[in-house]
Amino acid sequence: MGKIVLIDGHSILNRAFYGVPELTNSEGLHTNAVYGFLNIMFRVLEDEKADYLAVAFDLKEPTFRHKMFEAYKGTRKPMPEELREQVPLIKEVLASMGIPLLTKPGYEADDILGTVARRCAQEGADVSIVSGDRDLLQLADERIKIRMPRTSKGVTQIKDYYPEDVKREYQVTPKEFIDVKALMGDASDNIPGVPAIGEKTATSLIAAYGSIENAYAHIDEVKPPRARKALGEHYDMARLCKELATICTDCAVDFSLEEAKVGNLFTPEAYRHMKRLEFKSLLQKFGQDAVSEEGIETKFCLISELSAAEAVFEKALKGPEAGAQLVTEDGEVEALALCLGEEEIYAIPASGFMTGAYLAGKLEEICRSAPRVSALDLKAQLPYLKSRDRTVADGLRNMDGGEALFDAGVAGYLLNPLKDTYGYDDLARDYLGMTVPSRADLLGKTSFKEAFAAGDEKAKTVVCYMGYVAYKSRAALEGRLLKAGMRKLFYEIEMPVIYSLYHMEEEGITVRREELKAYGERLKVQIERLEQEIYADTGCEFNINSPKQLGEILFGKMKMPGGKKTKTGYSTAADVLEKLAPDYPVVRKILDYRQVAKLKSTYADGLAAFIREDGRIHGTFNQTITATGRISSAEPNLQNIPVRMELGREIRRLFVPAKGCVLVDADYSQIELRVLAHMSGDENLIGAYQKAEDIHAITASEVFHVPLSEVTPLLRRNAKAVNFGIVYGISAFGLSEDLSISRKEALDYINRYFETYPQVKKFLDGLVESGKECGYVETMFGRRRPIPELKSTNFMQRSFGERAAMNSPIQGTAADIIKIAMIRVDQRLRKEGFLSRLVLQVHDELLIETRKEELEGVKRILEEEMKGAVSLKVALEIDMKTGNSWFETK
DNA sequence: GTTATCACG
DNA sequence: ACGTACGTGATAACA
Repeated sequence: MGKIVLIDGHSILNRAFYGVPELTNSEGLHTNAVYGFLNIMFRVLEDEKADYLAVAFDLKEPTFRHKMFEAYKGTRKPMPEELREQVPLIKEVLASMGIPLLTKPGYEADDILGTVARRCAQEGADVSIVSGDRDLLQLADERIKIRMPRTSKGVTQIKDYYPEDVKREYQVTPKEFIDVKALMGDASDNIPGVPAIGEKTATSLIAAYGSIENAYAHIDEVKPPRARKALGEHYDMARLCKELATICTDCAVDFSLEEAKVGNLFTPEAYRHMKRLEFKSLLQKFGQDAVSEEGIETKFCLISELSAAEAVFEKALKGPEAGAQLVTEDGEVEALALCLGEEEIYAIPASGFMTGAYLAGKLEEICRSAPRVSALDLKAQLPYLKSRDRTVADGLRNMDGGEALFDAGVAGYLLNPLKDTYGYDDLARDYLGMTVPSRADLLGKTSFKEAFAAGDEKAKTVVCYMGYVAYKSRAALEGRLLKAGMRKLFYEIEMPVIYSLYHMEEEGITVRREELKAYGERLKVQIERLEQEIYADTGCEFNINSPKQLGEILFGKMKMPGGKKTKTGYSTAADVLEKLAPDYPVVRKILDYRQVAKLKSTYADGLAAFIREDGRIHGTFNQTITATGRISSAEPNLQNIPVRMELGREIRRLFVPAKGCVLVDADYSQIELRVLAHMSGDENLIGAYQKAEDIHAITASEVFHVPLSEVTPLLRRNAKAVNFGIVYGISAFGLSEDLSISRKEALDYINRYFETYPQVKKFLDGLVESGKECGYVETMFGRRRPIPELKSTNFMQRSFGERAAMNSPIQGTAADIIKIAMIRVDQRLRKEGFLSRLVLQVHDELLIETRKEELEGVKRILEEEMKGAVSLKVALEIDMKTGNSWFETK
């Protein structure tokens, strides 16, 4: 009859949950239990070579046996939310693999397993029951093996129990095991057991007498006396418990062996699940068959003839709609993806007469004239669309909310800013419900150039998917944006800002190469000096850059106080060392060393590598990274150039304007606090801004009840920290850490702050509350940030969610505002014929390389557009400075 | 690839 | 009791 594997669903899911470290997919869904379950399942299937497989689950209602003894209801812990959400997931996954789920109202999984196992064993099958629950051991017999997996540190070991194994480990037979459990009880199963009898006594009694009934029949011989007395008095209870503990092996369960036959587990539907859950290692078990069933791939068309391409272009220009994406690699055009409809999906590689420039030119025409064009990543292709017509690159087709061009990646970002990629495969999965192979799935690390040259079909497939998804996802994305109230945000802020970011990237900023090199050499001298001094002071040579070695020297060898903090050992972070510096001169040197080493590696050497032949650094401004709506900067990061410390700040002297220009830097003054004042509507805070300039001093005066003239620097500093804390989602702990005061004092500050600004408290509380309700919070402009952590049962995670709920609308609204200002400044400079250009955005700051003769005009534009980006209940103020380097503007 | 650290707003 | 400020990116060390 073959081999049959029966899995105790909840038990294994539970084991997996506690055995596999936390794991979530990019939607924030917890997936560790499902992952662990599947791994155990595949492992068992492989080593059993099973012919049949089924999984048993309890239903939610209290079971028959439990209902009988309601009074003894134990204190079963509620299932953590992180696990609960995985129960339906595993069921869906199993169903998608064609594995039968066995359930029966009124029965526990145990009973179902017992019944099916016995039935199959009687018919001659070899049965394996996979469970983490020891109760199941009572089912073990010659044909029924109980398999108990244990997962720890990611390694799963499975222990098998036949009757002799049970006997060896528990001194009783599987059948007797029931009586042992009945006597000792089991709180988690609501079995009270006999008082005063624990595991030891129960085992020895049953080992001696074989059953409760037989022990009772020989009650006079029972030892010890304590057990004799207990059994005598509670015999009925013991019998009852035995009934409770006995797994039913003849319930009316529907079980069809035929349905349990292990077929192809790797179905397209299962593949979709694995993809959604982001189980990369499990995906590898799936063959290519699962993927291609979408059918759409048969419509993909490779165009290599010029005449065919011309015909397609002609049609594209007429519209009504196209999906288009220029595929580039190392600054070279490799292909154009173009999709005009369900049946018109084209990959046009660059080759022969169809050069990259030709394809780019055609795309430019399409973007300029076609009614609606959708791309996956517009900013990435703008550099190739600048040859003849500025319309597209200047973003004019997207100004004033124009809807001609559409960036699907940016739309995906607005709809869920927590994901880390918005590739065509992600968009297809999330908005088209399609599982499509990613570029990495199809091509791995092979370049398009190589793949096309080798005539690899897969290159065509990838390119066509890009065009198809760009085309097809637009309707779904627009629908979702509209529903979420983000249509305006998308068309009036996010689409236009693409062009401003592109402009800054293209513009770049001049950095003086030679001086940067000289600066790096000065740092090198300092590093070497500090290095020698540190070696001398500590009495040994080690790698100061290694926190591990450093920690061992300081806290191990030199026995400095305050060791241990991180998982891996001692913390040597600056705040820890700062406390030791007054007592240990070497610690100061280490801090200095760290600072200088950082400046050299990240800034001196790091930046130098990015200076191009034009003498400028062209970084990348990312629009789809942050959870809050801010822009991020990379390769290199131009948003974290040193300014706070003197030595680091010097680097800014090397960021200079082009010939005939100066730099104008304008930054918002406390934009986040002003946003808070506006959004909360707190009259006192609004009033504070109307009164005077120094908001931190005013806060100090009001919170600490002293006249403004008597606010000491210390009081002001404290108030400033409180203001920061409020914006970050205040916690007494954080504030106390920051100010080096007690938690109690910090709490006192916070309470006083909220007494002074009661509407602020109301506002922040409201954010947390509505965040918990909707699962997201939003900015003034409707930008959403989902916060799944708010629903977590884990205190730490939930607290984090609460802080994020308070911070995101504030940080995000400020981000929205500067985006508006940026777009307007950029567009005005261009439309009004200025030669001056925006070159950097640093969250609340814009830097403009300004032609000297345009200085006044530029300053006026900055002033007008930054202050006037939005009208709040408190005025937006800016600080503006002009200089011959970024240093001078600070 | 992950961890610790540190630069910025 | 739990253990933390919000948002990023780059580097070096280490597994």
